[in-house]
Amino acid sequence: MEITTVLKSELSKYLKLKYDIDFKNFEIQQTRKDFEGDLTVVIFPLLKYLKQNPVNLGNELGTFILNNSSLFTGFNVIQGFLNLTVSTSYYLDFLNKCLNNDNYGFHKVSKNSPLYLVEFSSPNTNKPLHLGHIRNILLGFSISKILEASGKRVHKTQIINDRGIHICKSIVAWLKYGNNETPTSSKEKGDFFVGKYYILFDKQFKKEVDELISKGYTKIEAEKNSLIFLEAKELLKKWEAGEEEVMNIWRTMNGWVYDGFEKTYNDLGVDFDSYYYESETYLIGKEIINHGLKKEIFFRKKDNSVWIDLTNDGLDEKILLRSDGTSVYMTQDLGTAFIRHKNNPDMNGLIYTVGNEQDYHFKVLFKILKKLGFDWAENLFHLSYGMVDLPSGKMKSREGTVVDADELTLEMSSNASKLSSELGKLDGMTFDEKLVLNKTIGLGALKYHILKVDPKKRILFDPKDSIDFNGNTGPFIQYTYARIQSLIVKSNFKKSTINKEIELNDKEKKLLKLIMLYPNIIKSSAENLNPALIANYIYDIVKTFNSYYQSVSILKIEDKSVQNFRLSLSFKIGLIIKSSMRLLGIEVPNKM
RNA sequence: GGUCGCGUAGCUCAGCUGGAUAGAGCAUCUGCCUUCUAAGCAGACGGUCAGAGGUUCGAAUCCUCUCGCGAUCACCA
Repeated sequence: MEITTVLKSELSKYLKLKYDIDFKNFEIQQTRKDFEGDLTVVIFPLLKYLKQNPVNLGNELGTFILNNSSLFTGFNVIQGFLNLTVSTSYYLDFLNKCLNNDNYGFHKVSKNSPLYLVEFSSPNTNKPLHLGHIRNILLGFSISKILEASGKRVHKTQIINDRGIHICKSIVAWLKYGNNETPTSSKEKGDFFVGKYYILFDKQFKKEVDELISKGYTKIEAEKNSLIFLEAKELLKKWEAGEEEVMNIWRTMNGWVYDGFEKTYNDLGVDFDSYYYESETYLIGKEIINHGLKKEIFFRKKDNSVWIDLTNDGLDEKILLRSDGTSVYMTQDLGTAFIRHKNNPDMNGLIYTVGNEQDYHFKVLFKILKKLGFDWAENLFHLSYGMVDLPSGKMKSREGTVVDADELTLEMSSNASKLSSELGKLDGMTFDEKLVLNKTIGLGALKYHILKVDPKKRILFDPKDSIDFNGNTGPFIQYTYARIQSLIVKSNFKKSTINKEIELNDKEKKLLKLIMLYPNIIKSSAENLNPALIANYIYDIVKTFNSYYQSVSILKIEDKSVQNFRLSLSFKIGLIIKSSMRLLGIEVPNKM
């Protein structure tokens, strides 16, 4: 059992016996470094029940604990704080135990574990992924890993926006100007290839609009009457009618985009268990609307559009179906949620990784599903995150102010490569080894940079200031891991039990206390859907370890039991670094 | 205007359900490679936790108001 639990229950027992009060919410924290002791019990909350001097009460409790528990070897009281010293043997026992438990901190996942769906990425199929998607993807993937670590079955999924006018625009442009060109023939990545035609459409569209305006049209009229725009609309109608020829081109072009996305996901080291497509779910959404109309949860306006009135819930009226009967965003999301539950009836939770500009949308979506009477609607969560802004403002693909995902990952690797070779780290490596290492470090820097900040905060990303490799960064953590591995190899370390009582210094105690926290951090990270907790925790460990590592000698030390202890501690920290980084989707190299 | 989020060192960020003197990194300056990897370590400098009230033994943390920034309130997705 955990030491704080033992401490709490001992103290409760004592208070019950002596004063006949039930008190369980002890505030127990790590003792601050300027005071003697390891764990601190805050006495103040007790004063409400016991009108006593906090120092006297602290001394009384301290004496009791010392006499009744072998876990503690000393105490002192300062103001209302009872500082207890934990016995060294407790720390050593703990280290021995967790050395023999490779999955320390991780829960096992079995077929009976609760199932969680995590949705992330969810792109449009008319352009390549950019930095905003990267934050989304990294968050979603990391949360999936963290949920797994906390004992949940996880199913990673996405909803692909594969229908609508934007796809038709790319198709029209390709039909007009493509000359049957394909990504293979032009040697382009599929998503860039299709994105190229999307931009081409936009160019032509603007040109036509300008021409019409010069002929005396207003801007709105011009946009409605542009030939190429009318062609796109016509194509959308044909698509909705299911015309075979259009469907075939649509499928082919989307296929190209998916190939491109797959490559990007691969580069980022992420994957999915299922894909949902709006072209398949929007019809289900319409059925749900009909169902809701029958149950009079929704209502129809004179112009035939369908709405829900949420003003009693502090929200607005929301449109669910246009007057021409076509579906809106909400319609599709209702359908998608429904089909997901149908396909995963045992689902305990569904997490949507979507930017915070859609906070309102999800509030409404969840509310509607609840009103429709779906009991599973209670288990929907919106993992909302802040935008990634550039110094120039918001990223807009049409204006070319985007940081492209592929370019960025490539640039990170090349920066890593430059730095590594300057430092002479690549000497003696084969070409392939260098390639893998540069990618690992470059991606590590990028991923950590994004995941270490609280999801709900927005990130200002300046492409000019390249991402750091020193300080609180992915590479620093990777570097520490690599050093530990090299230490372990050089020492021929083999796990064995530490028997002898050793005097521990402050940093060793701090490290052991940090390790003890590990399971709590994973739990709280999973509960709050926040990878930043893990990132900052592992940085804290690494920082402490580095300082420790450089202040003690390990290999040259004479006393074998002390050496064994220090190696064991280093080894364990290596394992924790590795598993924490895995939870962030970051690889760690054995050498760097 | 309504609603939601954010505001901590020059910059980027930690600070878990209120606890002791608010912590890191970057930048600037000073030391440390004949000792297991210097992408490192030790130290200096840097703060009215946006502001004002309140709650209490105790507030960066909880409540109210004000200011600043952002998002959202579309028959866009």
